[in-house]
Amino acid sequence: MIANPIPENSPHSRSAPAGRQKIIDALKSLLAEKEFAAITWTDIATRAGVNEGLIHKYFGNPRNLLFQVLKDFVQYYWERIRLDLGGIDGALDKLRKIVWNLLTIYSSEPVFGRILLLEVRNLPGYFESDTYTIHRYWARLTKTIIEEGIARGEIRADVSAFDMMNVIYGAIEHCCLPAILFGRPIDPDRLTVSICRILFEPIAPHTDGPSR
Amino acid sequence: MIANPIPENSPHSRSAPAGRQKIIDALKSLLAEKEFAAITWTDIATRAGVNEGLIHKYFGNPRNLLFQVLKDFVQYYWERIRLDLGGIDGALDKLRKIVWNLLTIYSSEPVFGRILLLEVRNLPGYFESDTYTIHRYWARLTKTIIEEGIARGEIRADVSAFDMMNVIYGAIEHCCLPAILFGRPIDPDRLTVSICRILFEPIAPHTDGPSR
Amino acid sequence: MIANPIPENSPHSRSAPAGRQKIIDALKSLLAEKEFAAITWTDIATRAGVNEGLIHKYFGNPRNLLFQVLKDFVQYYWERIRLDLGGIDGALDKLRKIVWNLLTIYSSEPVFGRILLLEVRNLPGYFESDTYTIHRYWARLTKTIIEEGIARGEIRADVSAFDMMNVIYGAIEHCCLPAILFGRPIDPDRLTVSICRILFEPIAPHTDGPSR
Amino acid sequence: MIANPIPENSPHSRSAPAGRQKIIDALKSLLAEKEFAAITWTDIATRAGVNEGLIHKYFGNPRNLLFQVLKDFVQYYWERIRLDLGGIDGALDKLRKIVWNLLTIYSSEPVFGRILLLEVRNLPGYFESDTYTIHRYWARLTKTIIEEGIARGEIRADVSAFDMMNVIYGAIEHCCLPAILFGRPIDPDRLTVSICRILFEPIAPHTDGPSR
DNA sequence: TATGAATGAGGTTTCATTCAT
DNA sequence: AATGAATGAAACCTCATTCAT
Repeated sequence: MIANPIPENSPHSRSAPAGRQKIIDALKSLLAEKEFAAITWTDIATRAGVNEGLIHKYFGNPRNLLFQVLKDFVQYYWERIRLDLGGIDGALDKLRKIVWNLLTIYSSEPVFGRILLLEVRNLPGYFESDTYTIHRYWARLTKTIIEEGIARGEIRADVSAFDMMNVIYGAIEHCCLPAILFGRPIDPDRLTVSICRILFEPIAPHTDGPSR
Repeated sequence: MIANPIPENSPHSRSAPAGRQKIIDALKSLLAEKEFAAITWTDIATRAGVNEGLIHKYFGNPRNLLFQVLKDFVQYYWERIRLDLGGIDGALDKLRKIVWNLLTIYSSEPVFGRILLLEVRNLPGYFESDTYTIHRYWARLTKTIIEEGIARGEIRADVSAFDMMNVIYGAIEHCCLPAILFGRPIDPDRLTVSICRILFEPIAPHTDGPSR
Repeated sequence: MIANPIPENSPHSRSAPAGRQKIIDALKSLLAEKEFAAITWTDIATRAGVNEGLIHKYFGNPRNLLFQVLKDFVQYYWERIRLDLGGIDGALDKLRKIVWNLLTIYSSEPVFGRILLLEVRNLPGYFESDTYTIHRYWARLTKTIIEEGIARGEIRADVSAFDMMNVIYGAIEHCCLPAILFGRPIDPDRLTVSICRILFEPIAPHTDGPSR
Repeated sequence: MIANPIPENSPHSRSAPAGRQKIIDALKSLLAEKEFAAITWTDIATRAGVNEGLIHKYFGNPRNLLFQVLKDFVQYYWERIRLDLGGIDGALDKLRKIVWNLLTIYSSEPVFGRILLLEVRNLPGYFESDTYTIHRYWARLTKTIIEEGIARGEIRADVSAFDMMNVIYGAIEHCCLPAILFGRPIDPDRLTVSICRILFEPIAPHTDGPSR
């Protein structure tokens, strides 16, 4: 029996069992040191100063624990980005904002970056997890913005919104991954300009003027 | 241009012992069925009809075996792409050719695609493996082509060749990954057009004409 | 005759705490779904909507809980059978009535049948439990009936009452067990006739007439 | 991967791995001391002087090990009984022989008796095991003998062969079980006479003579 | 070159049980 | 009377690895 599946931060969750939070913190702390696949029940329990059985009780297994941690993380940023898009009008400007936001996240949270870009996709059950659901909302929102841009004549109509969304996320991820892997810093401002120039402006020089 | 990085290893690979090849084939066959992380020595030995100790003798551990298999695969296609670029002149046309080639590989070899895009990057030692070395040559070749394009005025000078290389690979990979994961087919011809339009042409409609 | 062996236990069982009864009901409900050995404290507590510690408090362990449930069950039917034998005179008719009663019980309560015929006999402590005590009274009653039958000349004197009692119960149980295990229905009326014919009448055909 | 599933005593089984036999012997020895359900991997491995992994390799788990041991046991006696029936002509005499044989087995092998009559029927997978298959052959043979007896006029035609078979086995088992459980000796000769008198002869006294 | 046999070691999982509130 | 939180302990199971032949 696993307690509290997706408790959705119940309003008065009576301070949430101490052990539960200790376990979550222990995992976060361990993830900064080694890859998830190498983390054992014993590692987590020891770090949390808690019995292994408690992990089972609250999360069933470390995978679910990870999914829970990731969900909290991703959900938080998803909200932030949605708010951040308010008041921006042009589709390209919105996309630019998304690019900058994601680069900033990966820049300031390289550990989560490594897990999200690399490790979690291998885990059985990921594509049924809440984390992936939120990821899909992200993708869908992006695609919608592109489609609106096309509808409003800001983006040429012969572009596939789906492909463009993939290109954008691929660009972001592939620009961050090596930096994350090798511990190099990411400069979100510079990278945003660079990526958007490549994606949004004509590649050829000497046109009479850039597209914006 | 860049020379073939990894020397054809085994000088006497003609006399390759039967068991060694059987082990390699067994791994390939197993990879089509389940992810590498879930494959055990016993699995491989059983499938190969060989004793487990033999894997240990020849490869030390299954990771090295995988790296060997991947190296053979990647090296083969690396050669093919290098040959394929011969006679193409424009930088953009070369890049387009690379995009098409990679899409075609992922389309026809989804199993290897899954491993290269997803699984192998998690394995300890990957970034010291021959496979990654070849991967880096690939990236460097691409970057060189971009730089040549800039030098020859085909690509605007305010673009970072490094970033552009990452954007291209990110685009390719992110367009293929979902298809590979969920077993959907990839249409290399269509995708090449779509990706290159997004990357190489102005995003805005109504310009007097596309850049090429 | 034989007196009711087990006194109605709880003097104040009217004020039986709610949790206690919920636990009992939970076990009954679970037994319909899986074998006793596979039922855990957590299962019971969850089903009862009660804390695990409460089982411990009331019953010490699930075995005692099971014994309690079985005792209630067995005691109820024991009373019914005793009443049912009233007014029947011949020993063979009494035995026939017992056979029919037991077949009827197993037919209508296959879950308890499974537990009594199969599972409970494996449990440590069963042969010291009230349930087994009642079972022995049952056996003793049966043996007494047979002995009376012998004394009254209804049953031949060279038959061991003890063995005959065992044969009767063995016959009943072995006829029911496969049905219970494989979920087939039991026809008490037909089976009573069949079993009693085999046990009470001569096996050979063509005798001048059946024995009664 | 479990080695050697039902190896059917391969002709030149190269002396069968020492460890395998040690494991089998260890289980047999332990079964004399406690019930199967209480025997752990560690118990068996320790007693056998062998690593626990070896149990997994050869049998998968202790249940399969038990089924293997039981199968060998049951198969041996099944063969003996089949041979023993040779040359006996009358159906009732054949049945009497079966009764005596089974009683003798339970008498001389009370440990196996306890397991076969009590424990094994609870184990998941038993009804798919080889042991149960052999058990069914036994039952079928018995039923066939009864049917032949009916066809040849030795057994009255209004008797259900299926029920009679069940009555016979029930009688045997229920006469042995208490003795096995409480460690009392079984007298096969006396019990055979007693059971067959009850089953085959008229229950009422004063008939002109027993049925045979 | 290749195998069968065997092992050490540790991860994973499940439970019954306790205790403060 | 009842609960939530937590634990200790052990069973189960799997693997990589070794070694004599």
